[in-house]
Parts: sequence; C-alpha cells; structure tokens
Amino acid sequence: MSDNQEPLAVIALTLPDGSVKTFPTGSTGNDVALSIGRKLAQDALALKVDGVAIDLNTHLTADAAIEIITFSSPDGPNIFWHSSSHLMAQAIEELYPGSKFGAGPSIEQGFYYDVASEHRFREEDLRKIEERMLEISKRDIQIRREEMNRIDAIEFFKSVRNDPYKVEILEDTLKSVERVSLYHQDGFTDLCIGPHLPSTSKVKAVLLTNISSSYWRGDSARENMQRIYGITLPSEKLLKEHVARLEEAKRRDHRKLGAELELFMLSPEVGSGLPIWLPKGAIIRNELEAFLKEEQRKRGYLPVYTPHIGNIELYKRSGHYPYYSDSQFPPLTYHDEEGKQEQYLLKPMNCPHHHLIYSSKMRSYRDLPLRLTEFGTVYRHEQSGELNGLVRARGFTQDDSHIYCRPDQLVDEICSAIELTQFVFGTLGFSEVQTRLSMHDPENQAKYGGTAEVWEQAEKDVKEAADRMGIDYFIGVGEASFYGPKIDFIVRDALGRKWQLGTVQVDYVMPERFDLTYTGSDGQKHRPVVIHRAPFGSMERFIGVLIEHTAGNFPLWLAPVQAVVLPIAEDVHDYAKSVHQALLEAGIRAELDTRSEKIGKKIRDAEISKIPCMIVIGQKEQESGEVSLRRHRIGDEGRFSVSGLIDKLKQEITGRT
RNA sequence: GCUGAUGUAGCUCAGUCGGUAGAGCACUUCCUUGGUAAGGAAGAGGUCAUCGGUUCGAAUCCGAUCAUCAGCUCCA
Repeated sequence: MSDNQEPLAVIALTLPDGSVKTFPTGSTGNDVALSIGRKLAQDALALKVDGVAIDLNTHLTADAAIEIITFSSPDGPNIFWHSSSHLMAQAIEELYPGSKFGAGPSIEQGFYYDVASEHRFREEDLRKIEERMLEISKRDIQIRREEMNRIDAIEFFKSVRNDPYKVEILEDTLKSVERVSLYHQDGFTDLCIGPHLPSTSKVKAVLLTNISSSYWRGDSARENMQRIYGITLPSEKLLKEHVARLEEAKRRDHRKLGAELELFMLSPEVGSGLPIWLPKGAIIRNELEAFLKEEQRKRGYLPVYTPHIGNIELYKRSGHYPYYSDSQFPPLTYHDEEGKQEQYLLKPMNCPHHHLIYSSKMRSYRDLPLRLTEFGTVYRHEQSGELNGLVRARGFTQDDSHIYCRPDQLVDEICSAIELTQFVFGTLGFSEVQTRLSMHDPENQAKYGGTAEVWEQAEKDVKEAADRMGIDYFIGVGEASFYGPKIDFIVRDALGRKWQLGTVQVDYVMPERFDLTYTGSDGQKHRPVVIHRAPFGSMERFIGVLIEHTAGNFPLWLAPVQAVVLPIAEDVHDYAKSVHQALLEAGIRAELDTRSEKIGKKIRDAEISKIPCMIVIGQKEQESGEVSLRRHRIGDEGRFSVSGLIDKLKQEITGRT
C-alpha cells in the first residue's frame, strides 16, 4: 500500500537473563510476555522498563532493559492490590450509587478504599461487594490509561464523575503537576499515577476483611469516611494460604495465649491497660530480667531503684510534662495543713530520677561513663483505643538505663549499647532485626528541644556508631524523640509482623535542663552526654511479642514449667515422686501429675500446656532406675538415668539455648 | 480520643417471634491402673457486662456506662 521504502523499525529489548530480543516498534509488554511463554503472558501484571514500572499495554518505541512484573515480583502485589482497590470502588459504585471515593492505596497486606456514602456499610455488605468484584473480574474489562491536563481532569471529576475528593486532590496535593493520569474501567474512573493491571480479570480471589473509619486526609477536623479493607490474590489457592496465615496469627495472639497459659491477666476492676502478671508469666519476666541483669553486670552497669511517683516540677523541668501532658495520668494533688499545695505525677519515665542520682555528687571525667540501670515501672495514660494486651499498656516496666559519658566516649558507648541489644535479640531467637535511625524532621523544628547544632552532632554520632557496628539501617525522618535521635530495633516475629522493641537514644538536651556537669582534666566544668537505652524496651511488650514469636513454646530456660513427671500407673507413684523431688532439688521447675488418667491423656494435657519436657515413668523405668524423656512437639527421646537427665537439662538451661 | 462491632458457665459457642437458659471442653466425686496427644459415669457451675427505660413479662427491644475487638490518630 505504502511506498514507504524504509525497513520496518525494530527495537532491542534486554531481558532480565541478559538475552536481547528484537521486536517491532510499538510492541507491548504483553507481546513480549507472549513471545516468552503463554503462562508468563497469563501471569503478567505490568512491565518494568529501565527500572520504571509501567502498564503492560504501553507501546514500546525504544531499546530498553525490560522485566515482566508478575504477582511474585517485588512490585507485583503492590500493583495488583492498587488495581484491586479500584475494582472494589467500581463494585461499591455499582451497588451503592452516589458513593464518593477518597484515597484507595495498596498496603502491606492488601488494600483499602476510603468511601463517603450515605449507606452505612455492614459486614454482610462486604460479601455482596466481594461477589460483585468477582463478577466485574469475569467481565474482563480492559483498564485504560488516559493522560490529560490537570485542569481538564478537574473538570472531568467535577462534571462527569462528580467526585469532590478527587477534585480536592487535583486542586491541592497535585497543584504543581501539569499532566495527570486517569484510569478508566467501564463507567468507573480513578485519578491515579499507575501502573495498573491490563484487565480486571487478573483478580481471581477476593476477601474483604473489615470496615473501619478514617478521616479524610488523616485530619480529625475533616469528615469521617468509611474505610473498607481487603485483599485479593491471583488464585483461590493463594487466598486459602493467606487465610491460613491469618488463622495462625490468631492462634498465636499473645492475649489468647496469655490467658490459656495463665501468664497474665487484665481486669476492669484494676483498670484497663494495667496488666497483672500471673505466677507463670512472672517466671518468664523474672528469667528475662535476671538474664539482662547478668549481662549488664558484666558490662559495668550500676543498678538503682527510684520511686513510682515524682514531684511534678521534676517533669516540668525535663520538658516531659508539658510535652506529653495528654498521655499522662492526672497529677496527684496534696495539700498540707498550711494549705500549701504539692503535685505529684505517676512517673511516666525514669530519666529525671536518674539525672538526680547523677548530680547527687561531684563527678570527675575519670568517673565516666556512669551507667545507671533500673527496671523502672512507668505509667502513661495511653488513648483507650490504643490499648492492646501487653503490647500497649498503661502501666509497664522499662529495662531503662542511662549512660552518662564524655562526648569523646559517646560513640563507643552507643556501640556497646547496640552490641548488648543485638546480644539480647540473638539469645531470644529474633533473627531478623531491622534497625531504624530515627532522625528529627527539620521542617518541624519546633517539635524538638535543643539547637540545630546539637541535633546535627547527635545525628552524626548515631550514624557513626551504626556504621561502625556494621548494621544495616534505614533512616526514619521525623521519628526522633523530642530530645534526640534514636536507633530503634524493629523485629519481625515468626509470622513476619514488625514490632519496635529495643531502643538506643542520644540526648544532649536533658544534661542542659538538669545542669549535669563533670570536672574535666582541665579542672573546668563540662557537660556530659546521656544515652537512654532499653534492649527489651518494655518488659510487657517484649514478652507479648515473645509469646507470639514462640507461639507460647518457650525455650527451656524461660518455660514456666520446665518438666512434668508423668507416672503411668499408681504402682510407680513413689518412684515418680522421688524423680520429681530430684528435679526440684536441682532447681528445675517441675510438676508431678498423679491424676488417675491414662498416660495418653496426661501427655496430651502436657502438650497443650506447652511444657517442654515430659518425664514418663512406668514399670520399666522404675526397675532400671531410669526415666523416659518426651519432648514437647518432638516426641520420645529415649531413656536416661535421673542424674543424666538433670545434667542434660541444666546444661540446656544455663546455655539459654 | 474518634468510627464501627462485640459482651450468655472458667474456656469456645448455641439460644427462633419478647414467655426468667443449653452444648462441648475444663472442674468435683466415683469407677477404672491404663506405655507416648482425649477411658467411663455422675455432679456442681449463670443477677445473660453494669445501670436505667419500654412491656403483664426482657438474654432478646431502646438508652447510658464499662470493658474488649478492628481501624484511625498518638507513642517520652
């Protein structure tokens, strides 16, 4: 037809394995995927071109390094879930006309959409929406990207879509952006940067999980919206696996296990957020405290004790009272006979007390570093909606130490605090520890104490220490406390959930406020620097996370009951009693089960109680003067002499393995 | 604190239309003496979260309070 003599233009695309393939210019990611294989084309969600994710059906016109994004690619779930939020919005719009849409991003485990609707969404509506989403998926609607000027987009969302929230985003958040992109799927259109799935049909399985509320743009002065959470997956099978993981998380919930294993309790008669440690939970806490005390003794820490309340002036001086007055219990007010008034605060933190210990006598540069340590119980009036078992409580105990040192000692001291924290986490089996350097937000200087120079120095020191310890960290801007930057340790539990536990914080501000000094070699007064550090963070939170991490299967050294002696029948009760006694004398926490139950029942009960060692005793053991050891979740480990068993268990306990 | 949901025996949960409560497990007693995840029988156990209202009558309907759960906001 054409008299065009030019050869057909081709482009060279480099695949992730390094091979180069040529395609006609204008080919799409779908063409590329098809050329590699049918399965890949089915799984393809989007395309990465020179490291940038774009829509699968974008026409390629230049040589590039490309990569097909599937659900198992690092960017896959994010794109999948973001498109799913649009799919959900379309379903909601079809079912509940007039609903307006706010923000609908993908999140770590799925997506949500904030909806303003006259309809009050209920649990049963979620099932209807799920059904509609799957139906829309079956319609196999092509998702089409359209770019337009911001002004045109505003007009579009005003007149065609009638969606005021999108208009607000365009007029405000995006006001300096020229061109924006819209994604159309049938009558539904969303403002979105993309990329998105090529078609609604990629979504094969839907689970809408819950409804909650949110404020438009996170601002409590703005209107409330209904936030609907969900997760979608590219197959039914993957959804089933996801649901199984959720159930596993539920089974490990420390609140549930804490009650079942009789570790702690919460009672409205005591007050919400005020946990009570039951005997078995207290054993775990005791062991952990003894462990840390031992390690701290080796590292030159000095234990102190301070009262649970303090004069309010102390906290005004430290700056905590004005700064955190919302989250403290109200002051206790005391009048003496002359009518003189004094106010006391349940202590929300330990540092001011420790600072007073520091300044109780003259300190020489030779005395530093001074490391004061205390398991200090503090009380904070956390918002009621925040309370969560042991993990977020109003009364809790920090493994709090304050290290007073010279500036030239600071980095060394930060390093040794990091080392201790890593040692603690390693011993407790948290292998995946993330470290965040929590820096201040220079945009919001008013939030912090101290001068800009002091902050610069403190952040430099923190970084230097982190680098020297070779830790892999990321920076959290705006995560610092008001008096200084922090190194926060975030662990993942056995189910991959993240928890912030230990912390190391640098503080140049409190030494000023409390006028802390030491005499230098020059005979002059100098300011020490303070490090606040807590490897566990809070005993309550740490143990809550540990319960979930171990699913209640504690290592032998922490187990509230380490062994239970299970006689098979009454004729060996005397022997069983002597074994039980021997275990107790060896310092092993042992119980004896002399109920008239069969051995199967006794074992089952011990397994459910998650007791690490079951000592089974019958005629054979009695005759040979031995015992049989059965391990929790493992099974029969054979016969041992009583002393052999005790040695074995003691070794395991002292090794904290 | 905000939005929504929930609250029945120690635990997990039934309980219809408003007619004063039921199961399994756990517990107690008795029988059973059994070799590696549940032996049998009987018994006891509840101011249906609390307070108030509607009603001849409330676990059930309404309101308030408390607590818990999910999420938002916050976290020295």
